[in-house]
Amino acid sequence: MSKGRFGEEEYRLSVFKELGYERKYCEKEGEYYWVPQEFRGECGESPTVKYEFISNPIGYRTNSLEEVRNLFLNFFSSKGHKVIEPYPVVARWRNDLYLTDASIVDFQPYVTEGLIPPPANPLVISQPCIRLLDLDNVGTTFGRHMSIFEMGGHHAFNNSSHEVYWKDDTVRYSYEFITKIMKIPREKILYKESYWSGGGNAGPCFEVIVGGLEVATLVFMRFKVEQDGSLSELPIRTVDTGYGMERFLWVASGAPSSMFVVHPKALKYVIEEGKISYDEDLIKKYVVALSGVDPTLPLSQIRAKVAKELNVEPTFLEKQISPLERAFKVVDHSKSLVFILSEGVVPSNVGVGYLARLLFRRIARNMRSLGMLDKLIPLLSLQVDYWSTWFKTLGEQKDEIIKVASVEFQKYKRNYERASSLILKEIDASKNYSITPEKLVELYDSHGFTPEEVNDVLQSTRGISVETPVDFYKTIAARHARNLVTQTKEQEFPREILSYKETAKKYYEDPNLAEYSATVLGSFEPNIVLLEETIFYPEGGGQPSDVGTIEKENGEKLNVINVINYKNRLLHIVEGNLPKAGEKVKLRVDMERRWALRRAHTATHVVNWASRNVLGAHVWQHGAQKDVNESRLDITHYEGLSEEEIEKIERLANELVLKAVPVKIEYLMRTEAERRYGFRIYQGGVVPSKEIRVVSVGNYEVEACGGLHVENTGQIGLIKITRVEKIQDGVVRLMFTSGLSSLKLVQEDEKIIRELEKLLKVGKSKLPEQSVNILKELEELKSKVESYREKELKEVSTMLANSVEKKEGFNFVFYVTNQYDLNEIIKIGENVSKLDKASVCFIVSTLSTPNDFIVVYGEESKVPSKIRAGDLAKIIGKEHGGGGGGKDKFGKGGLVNSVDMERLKQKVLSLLISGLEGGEKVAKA
RNA sequence: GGGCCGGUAGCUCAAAGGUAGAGCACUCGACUUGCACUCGAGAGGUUGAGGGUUCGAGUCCCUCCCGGUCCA
Repeated sequence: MSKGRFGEEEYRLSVFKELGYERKYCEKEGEYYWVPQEFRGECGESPTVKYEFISNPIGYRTNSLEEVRNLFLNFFSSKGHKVIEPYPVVARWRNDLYLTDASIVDFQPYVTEGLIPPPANPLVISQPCIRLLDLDNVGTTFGRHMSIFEMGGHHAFNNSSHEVYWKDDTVRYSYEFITKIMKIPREKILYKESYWSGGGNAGPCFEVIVGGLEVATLVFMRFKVEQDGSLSELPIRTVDTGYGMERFLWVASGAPSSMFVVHPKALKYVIEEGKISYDEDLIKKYVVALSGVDPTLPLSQIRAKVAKELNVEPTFLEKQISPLERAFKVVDHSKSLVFILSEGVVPSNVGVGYLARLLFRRIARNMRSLGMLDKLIPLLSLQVDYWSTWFKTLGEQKDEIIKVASVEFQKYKRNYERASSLILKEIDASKNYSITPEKLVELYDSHGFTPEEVNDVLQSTRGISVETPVDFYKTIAARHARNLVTQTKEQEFPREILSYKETAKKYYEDPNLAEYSATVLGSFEPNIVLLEETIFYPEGGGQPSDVGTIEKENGEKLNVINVINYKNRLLHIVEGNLPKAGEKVKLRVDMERRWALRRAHTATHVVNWASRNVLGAHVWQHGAQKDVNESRLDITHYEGLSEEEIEKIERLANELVLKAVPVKIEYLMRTEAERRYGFRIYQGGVVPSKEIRVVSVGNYEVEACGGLHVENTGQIGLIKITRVEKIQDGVVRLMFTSGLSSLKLVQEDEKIIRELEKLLKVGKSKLPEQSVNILKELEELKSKVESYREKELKEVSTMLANSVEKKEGFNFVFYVTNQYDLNEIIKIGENVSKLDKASVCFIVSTLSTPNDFIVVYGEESKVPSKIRAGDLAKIIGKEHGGGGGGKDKFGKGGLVNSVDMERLKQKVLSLLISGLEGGEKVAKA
């Protein structure tokens, strides 16, 4: 939301005069208000004015959210508004939002931009909305913020030819609803002038305040925010109102927190199971005092201020309030989570799945802290049961929700264990039993462990407490701030192409059209041909483009190698001399390939349907790519697939093929398509047009899709799933073939099997058994060879140990071999040092270039020069163009230059006996 | 999609650039009526893949793959 302000003229309405309201300026807030003439109090909202309704409900009294919702819907229904059923909370029809965070979102952008008519005008809706932006405030503001709430919206869409209603009626309706229905005295109602902007639109608005609490916002959306920040008039003026159902309920109930009346059952459950106790009187006083404190202050300061005002110890207050806040968070977040999960979201590390995981982890952390982590799944179950009274899909999806949540629970617990042991390892390895702030940041950023959790773990296991650094979350934010959003760059084409008219898409009219005469609109160097109409399907929707030829008037044939849809101008990428504008050309599409792609595309829909039927309703398409040989479909699912599941999907898909059900194509307005088939049609993502092409495979699978399909599923042929892999958390990739590609696959597999039969000299049923036998035999032979080698090494070792040269303090072995490699001479050295504990071995292997050598000192050897084996290796190595190193009694090195072994032996001996004499120095780097 | 952390025996993890190890689990043996326990022995590895630097890479550098996590 950007800062801005409109002049008084936008707010001075005749309705205010009618109602006896006048404009006042509030010094403290620097805002203008409309208040009744008789109003004498201080104008403003919390924190300027404290809540007046705690324990003292204003107007209509109720503890039922359902009742408030019905009062609202019925009132606007009586005023000519059509009641619309709520939309999903996962905004699959938008590509700029994950979640529905306002009722108007349901109608953006197509209705608000005038592209399609609204489902009714005016209309009213109570839309469950999810906002995760100020998740931290949830609970601490005692129910003023919720991550999920119902926004009551009455909307009117006005244009030049049809005026429904605008500002005066909107304010009048709100006044009537609040005074007559909610029975709130008029002197309690304030209208604050404000500026609203969001989603590229803007307009003046009123915030409606009752008893210090904002209960509704009345937005008059009539501007578009341009790139430079200036405003331009929209053709459609939208009345966008949002009445907080839970806030009206709070005022009507006078509860200490709206959470008590919104979540009567869930909160009771959490308070009982979490053994939370609190002083009822104290929390009532607390919330009133709290409403007088600036909410943007750090929580510790807010607590301190409230404690002072209530005249209680801050630590006492903390003990009373903190568990209750956690309980509020838990009930609120769990409601959000079950709503999101009920719409088929799979928790993961990307997209909306991450939001589900975020909520889940917050719930888990708070419940762990309350000592009731094991009640997490029962709580979700309770929430589903409770809310399914009004939101039916919740109940229908209960098994799914619980299954998905249970899998996520396992992942969370696993991660918690992993991170805990990491912390303990870290602290035990640290010098003074402490954790650096940098480490805390890393623990959170890389392992998902908050400082609070680190503290809990260390408290209980090591008795150490860890403070959360003051600017902790700021540091985290800063770490992420520098990550700029990378944008995928669009392909560049000559701008003048846009001055040509859009290409007529003949392939939609008849996908069996193999040849066609078309007129060239223009050619663009080096290889682009633009036609008036075409039968070539362009790449898009995961379907590759057609290929074929364009025959010119002079008979010359150009190969079409790719076709690209550039703002509805279809660009034919060709090889050869470009035709002239106006030329009549003959188009020919490679129909064998086209058929393969059509089969692959319909097969994708069929596999998607089969997967959902086998795995559950949470399965959505997450991406797809069709191809002639092998296609792939990515689906959302919480774990890898078992062999049985894959076989089931395969079987189900092929059964649908065998039914040869017709594939129907129809064009529908998007609201109509959504109404008829639901939001499940958006499998391939958002379709950016008002009219949607809907592809139905019988009554089984219906998707918005621009691709070319077969006429009935029988034409797909065999669907064979070839490979299944988990490509990321929450997404599984299915690779499959269809039609002739399946045949090719089977033929190739058979060929391999026949070859194996020949090689292993058994029939195919015996192949596995025979392979096992061969592997076993190989293993036995390998170990036999190894034991012989071992024996040989021992013999060599014994031989060496028996032929040592006795020196002062040690028995010298110098051995050069071309029989054994590095690992083997190490073993020999080891053996010798065990056989003769006073030995010193120097062994060179000339098997490899450069030659490897080792030095091994026996345990009881006493080298006169006291040179370390590693140092000796280093000197010898360096002297021969290589290097070396090692430890006290073991050294290893390499000889690059050619070596006279006799001289080398003397050199080694001299180093062992007299060390670095004669001015020789080891260059110590 | 981006940042960060990680990938070593079936599992949990070690190894200042220098012989890849420990605990648990496993197999066999001993002691036991049997089980558990205990003791002894054994097996188990292309250190995620590929390239580079180096006499020498689990370790350093690059590319990729996989997992985790935070944020859009």
